[in-house]
Amino acid sequence: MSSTIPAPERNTPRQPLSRREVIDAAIGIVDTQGFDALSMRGLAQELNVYPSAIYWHAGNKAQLLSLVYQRLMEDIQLPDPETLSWDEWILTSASAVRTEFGKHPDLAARWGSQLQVTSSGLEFAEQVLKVLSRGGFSDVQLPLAYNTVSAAIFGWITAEFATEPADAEEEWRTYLEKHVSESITQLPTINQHRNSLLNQAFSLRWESGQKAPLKASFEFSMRVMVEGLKRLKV
Amino acid sequence: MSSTIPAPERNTPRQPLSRREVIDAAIGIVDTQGFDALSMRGLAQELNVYPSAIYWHAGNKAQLLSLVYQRLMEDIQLPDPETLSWDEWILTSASAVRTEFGKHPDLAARWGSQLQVTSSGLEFAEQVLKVLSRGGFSDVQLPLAYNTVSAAIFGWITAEFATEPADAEEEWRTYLEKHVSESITQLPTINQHRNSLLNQAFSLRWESGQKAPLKASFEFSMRVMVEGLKRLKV
DNA sequence: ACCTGAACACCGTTCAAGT
DNA sequence: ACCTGAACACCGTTCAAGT
Repeated sequence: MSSTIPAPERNTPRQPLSRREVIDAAIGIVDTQGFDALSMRGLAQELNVYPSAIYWHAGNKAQLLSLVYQRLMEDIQLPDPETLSWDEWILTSASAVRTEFGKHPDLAARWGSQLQVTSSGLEFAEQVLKVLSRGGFSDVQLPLAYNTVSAAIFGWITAEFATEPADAEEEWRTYLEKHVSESITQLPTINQHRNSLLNQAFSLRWESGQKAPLKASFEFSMRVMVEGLKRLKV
Repeated sequence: MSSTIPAPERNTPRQPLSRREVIDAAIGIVDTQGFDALSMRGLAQELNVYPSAIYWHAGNKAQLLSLVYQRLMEDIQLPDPETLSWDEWILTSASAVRTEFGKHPDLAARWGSQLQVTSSGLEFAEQVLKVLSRGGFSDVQLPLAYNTVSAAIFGWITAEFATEPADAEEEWRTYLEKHVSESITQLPTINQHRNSLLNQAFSLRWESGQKAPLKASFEFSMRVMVEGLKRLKV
């Protein structure tokens, strides 16, 4: 009856923590509890280690976030450049990026704040530049076109998945809905198109893209970008 | 010799704090010390009050940030819709937004994370919608075109001013520069156009738009958007 | 190499109490 | 109405020390 078998302190008799485990756990926390819920201490607890163990594997919090975004970039499945025309390739790629980041809306919403030179970012750039170059953009236009494509895709996603404050209770949400509905009676154009705008247009939404996707607008926006590029290509 | 005049604890024999003062001080801290340096406690100290005084005027930190972004939106000087064609109005407005947010790059970089229905946001939307409507966009296209314009402008700015990590020392910067320069030797298209891409294209920059503006790309990007809209307008 | 254990210097937020 | 003063429950990060 005496306890001969000591209870294991951890569910798995763990082998050393890996950087990958740390990154995955961080993504998991953001996805389930929100961006603001990610803390080095909470992450350590989740992994049954002391906080300083995290620092050993992933540097500090800023570097950890950089690694997280690298991971997401790596998971994006870009289409084959050989089988598509440049404009079709861009449209397909844009959808692929949106699909991947749509799985992690709280991270997508903060993509903007990340300016980091990463290997996965460089490979994405190489791909886009190659396709545009083959598409016939001149040497002077190439950087301009590339920046346009990048900003159009990632800028859109940042905006679409921008998150409501985490502490927004149901009460607050219904208040917002009411507030918008009332304010716009003073704004004739909005009011006239209220049915097609409410909760479906920027500044007029009370839910993020996670709950109220803007798929039609996204596709229109990407087509606008591609058609504009065609027209300005020299 | 005895001190008869008590030293004032504050430089001004202050009248009550105003919400506006709090917001202005918050913007000041972000502009001078960076986004991460903004804390409710630091802000309180700057204003010579206890932290709880801030809460009285501006709610919590999330609400304070919302107020900050409202303030920036209000400061944007949009052109007169009567004197310009719809496409010129959009190009001029886009530049106005970029100019205003360029004064506060650390806030611009985090614009994306803000999803809040605000009165200044609604007014911006009304203006854009009015111009597009007069421009001849159909009822079904109006929300799509509006979302496209909004995301193109604000998404771009978020990306352009995305900030490097605050703790980036000079050493780190030169390391990045070297790292990029070396990595791209394996990436033929990037390598071929390295002179026009390095520090001037997304994912290939080691400085934010504050230090290395992307003005030419911004203007090209906005023209692409406008030309695309013209082409898809029905 | 990988992690423990503890410490330091901070945070955001709440709340009773003052004036 | 506007703020003080103090408390609570957290943070990120560092560093010596262990194995």
